[in-house]
Amino acid sequence: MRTRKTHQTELVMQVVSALDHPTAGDVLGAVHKEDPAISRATVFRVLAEAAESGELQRLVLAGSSDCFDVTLGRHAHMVCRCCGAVSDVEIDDTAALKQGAVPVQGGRIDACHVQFF
Amino acid sequence: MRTRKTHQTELVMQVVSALDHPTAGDVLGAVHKEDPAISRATVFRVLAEAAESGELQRLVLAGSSDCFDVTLGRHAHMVCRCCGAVSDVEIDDTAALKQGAVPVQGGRIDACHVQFF
DNA sequence: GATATAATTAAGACACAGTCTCAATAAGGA
DNA sequence: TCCTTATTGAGACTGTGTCTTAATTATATC
Repeated sequence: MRTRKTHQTELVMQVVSALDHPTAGDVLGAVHKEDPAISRATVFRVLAEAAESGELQRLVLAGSSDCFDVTLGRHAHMVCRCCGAVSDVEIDDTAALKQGAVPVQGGRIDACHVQFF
Repeated sequence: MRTRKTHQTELVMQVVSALDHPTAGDVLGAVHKEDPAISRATVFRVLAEAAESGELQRLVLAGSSDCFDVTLGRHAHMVCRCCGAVSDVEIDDTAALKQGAVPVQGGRIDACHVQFF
């Protein structure tokens, strides 16, 4: 957990909330517009730690780089086929889907990720 | 489309069908056991072209590198939380899920990918 | 306000997956 | 066998993410 408040961390968090589902690269770009001296490693580290502590949600998507988002209620995401933009999708409970899923080679299902295009 | 039959392509395709959901790296490893002279670029290229032409299916998964598989009927995949192994899961039709999905920022949903862990 | 200390940073090396270029090789038709 | 050109091998290159290390700096304490 982060114990000191720094210029760098404040700026990264501010930029993430201002953007919509930014990737680490997007955040880096926006941060550099404000302060080009902030390093790539710092941006990635702050994002990773914020995701770790639950301040942010890291979205691990198929075919896209990880995006970050302020944590919200349960929802899925859709990825634009043209530009790769990520946006929110409200979905029904996936319990039924999970229920009807049969692992062919065995194993226990523990989570279900749904992603739209 | 591939017009000439080569040692390299034959070996790559043979290895893919022998393995279960191999990544490109897995295929490269297995190919190198047979013939270490085959280059990385060739393995990646052959896999990409086979996926392109429909001979193989490329599985683009969240949080894993792409896997390759002989094309089968409709099914989803599960990724082991411990070792990352990918295996098949039979699922019910996802039409209902797609039906109930509401894009919050607009847009039209065209495909739905489901992945289990 | 000055000082000490330990958390945080900048810079860049590293890792990995995947793509691309281009000269050299070799498949297969003539 | 010879020619043409598809295919290959080698390695450069890109993008995303992590790790290391010395230098900096936020904050508690004096």
